[in-house]
Amino acid sequence: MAKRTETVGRLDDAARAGWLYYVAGRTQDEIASAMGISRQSAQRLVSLAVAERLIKVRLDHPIAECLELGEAMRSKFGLTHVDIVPSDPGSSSTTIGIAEAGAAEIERWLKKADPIVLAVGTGRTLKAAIDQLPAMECPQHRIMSLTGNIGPDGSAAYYNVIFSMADAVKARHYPMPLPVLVSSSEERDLLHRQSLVQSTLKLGREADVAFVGIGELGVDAPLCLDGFLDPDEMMRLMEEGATGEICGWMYDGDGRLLEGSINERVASVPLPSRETTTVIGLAKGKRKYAALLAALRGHMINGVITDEATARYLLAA
Amino acid sequence: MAKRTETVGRLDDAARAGWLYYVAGRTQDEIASAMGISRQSAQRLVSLAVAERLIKVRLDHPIAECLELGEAMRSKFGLTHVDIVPSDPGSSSTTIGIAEAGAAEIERWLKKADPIVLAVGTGRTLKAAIDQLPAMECPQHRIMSLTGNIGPDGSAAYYNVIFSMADAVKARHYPMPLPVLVSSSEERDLLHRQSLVQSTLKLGREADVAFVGIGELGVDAPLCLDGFLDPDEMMRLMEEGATGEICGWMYDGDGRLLEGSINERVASVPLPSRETTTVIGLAKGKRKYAALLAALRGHMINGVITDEATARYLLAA
DNA sequence: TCAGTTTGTGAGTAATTGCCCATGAGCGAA
DNA sequence: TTCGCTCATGGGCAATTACTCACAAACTGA
Repeated sequence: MAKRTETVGRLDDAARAGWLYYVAGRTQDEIASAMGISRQSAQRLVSLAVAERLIKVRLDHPIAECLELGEAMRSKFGLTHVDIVPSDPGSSSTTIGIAEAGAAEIERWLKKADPIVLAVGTGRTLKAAIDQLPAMECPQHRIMSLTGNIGPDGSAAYYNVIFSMADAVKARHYPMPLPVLVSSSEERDLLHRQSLVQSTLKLGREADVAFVGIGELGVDAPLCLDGFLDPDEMMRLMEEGATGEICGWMYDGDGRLLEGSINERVASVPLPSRETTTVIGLAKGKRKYAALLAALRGHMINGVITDEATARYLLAA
Repeated sequence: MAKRTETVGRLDDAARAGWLYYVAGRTQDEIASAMGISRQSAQRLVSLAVAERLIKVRLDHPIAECLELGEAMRSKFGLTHVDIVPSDPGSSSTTIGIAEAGAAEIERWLKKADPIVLAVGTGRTLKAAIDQLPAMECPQHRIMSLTGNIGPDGSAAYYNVIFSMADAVKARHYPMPLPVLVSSSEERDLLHRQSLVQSTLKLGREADVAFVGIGELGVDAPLCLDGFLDPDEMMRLMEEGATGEICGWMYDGDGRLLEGSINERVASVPLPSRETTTVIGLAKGKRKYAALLAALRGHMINGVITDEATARYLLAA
């Protein structure tokens, strides 16, 4: 307990130091003497505040180029929502930028006064976005997971998107106590008949907005790395034309769901209708190009958050 | 024209550099080579982005102490809205912190989907807050000025709060084409009978929220510095018990409007009812202590944005 | 209680950033 | 055209910040 109190006190100090540094614009030396600590400690508190995401930075300027690319994307693919962030040529991160932009968009939806149903998929990109969310109280909304959050080994949670979200956002949460892939369509149907799952499935059809990651395929794709699919099966699917995956649902190069056995074993909630729901895909980077392009062509998503370089590729394709 | 295009391009570059620096976390050296400019130019772009307020920093952590003080303020003075920001002991600025917090609160109101009427007073503090607002489009709202924006010399605008706001926020604006103080109550009544002023007065009664500065009195008070009152008159008023001023309305140490001639010459819109409107006062610092305390005691305001040190004083009083 | 581990601290140092200055390009007026 | 003005540029240097290391305090699990 003492430990916990201390930790909170420390974060409090970090927040105070971060405030003095970023908002009040003081130097770390000044902060140190104001707070009665050494310069080094002040520096640590400031960087702790950044590391703990106490300090949020946002850019309030419509970069002309990003707007243009966004407009072009909107008309080419018939999108409802587009957000293009600047590219960072030197970075290999697949989430930087779109995580922040995704969080900002999620926040915008959650700030609405009228109750909404917000659906989330899973994956590294979405997790990174959720991690950027500030603490919020939104008892009026409901948040549901489109995909199961049980790992292939049956144990831990697989990219714990919905639970991370529950930490940050106080609202009713509806997880999916299932794996992404099960062994047969019969097993899936059995699991889906559970009343708990039934209500989540129903909620999925009512979603106002959904945020999903775009999964690329390949032997080093998330589904393989996380052990849901073995490399052999992955290769077979790719030979059958599989190009990408959203919430586990496999689709081909034209964004049509694969008609093989694989999708019958996907235990996720069906993607909400793009007629009634804004389904926003988050993805950037070369490895996602093909999967994202196919998803856009097939209108599996009607919103996208990506970066300049990816947008250029998609427009040229 | 070429100049203007160039300026826009420069801001665009500044935004990009600022993004790379603050969001992507690159060094200015890296930004320089990525953008093909010298390190110094990169530094200039980053600081330009800050100077032009393209970069917004916010602190997302409830500092325990500020929350406690806020709760105590709320119950002691029966307030609807309280926001306490950390104090910066070394700074003499009377706006730092509360300007940012005020802007955030104004933004929250303006983000509402349902149409509201937002009223603003005037003064240095409020101006600093408005300057922190991002560009917004809110055609559903109406924004009105509670005080005249004509200087005592009849010419330029006096702390151009409503016009600065119009620059940032696209909504219908209703200024008050009057001075704060006129020479007699007859003149005021005459001016108030103009139809333009009439509609603004009416709007004032409908305001959902009002943001006002708290004016202290004294020979170096804003009203004197800006030439509305000469020092002699100010001294006389203070002898009569005047303690503070909101939108020009003078009140005594218990927060009751002065019954002398002075308030009959104030051409401002009457303060909206605290029964139906959230009237938020922004002020901090020793010089404002007495005026703020009186305003709170008399329930002239039912919301406050201030800093820790001021809150401590108010609670101890 | 005690060894092992984690966590915070201060010192020193390398890296990064902020600022001043001299220079030169661009532009409008004479 | 030329002068004068403004403003962006890059260099250099001082200030500021980030990182590494060694050590001490607190905590954990026998």
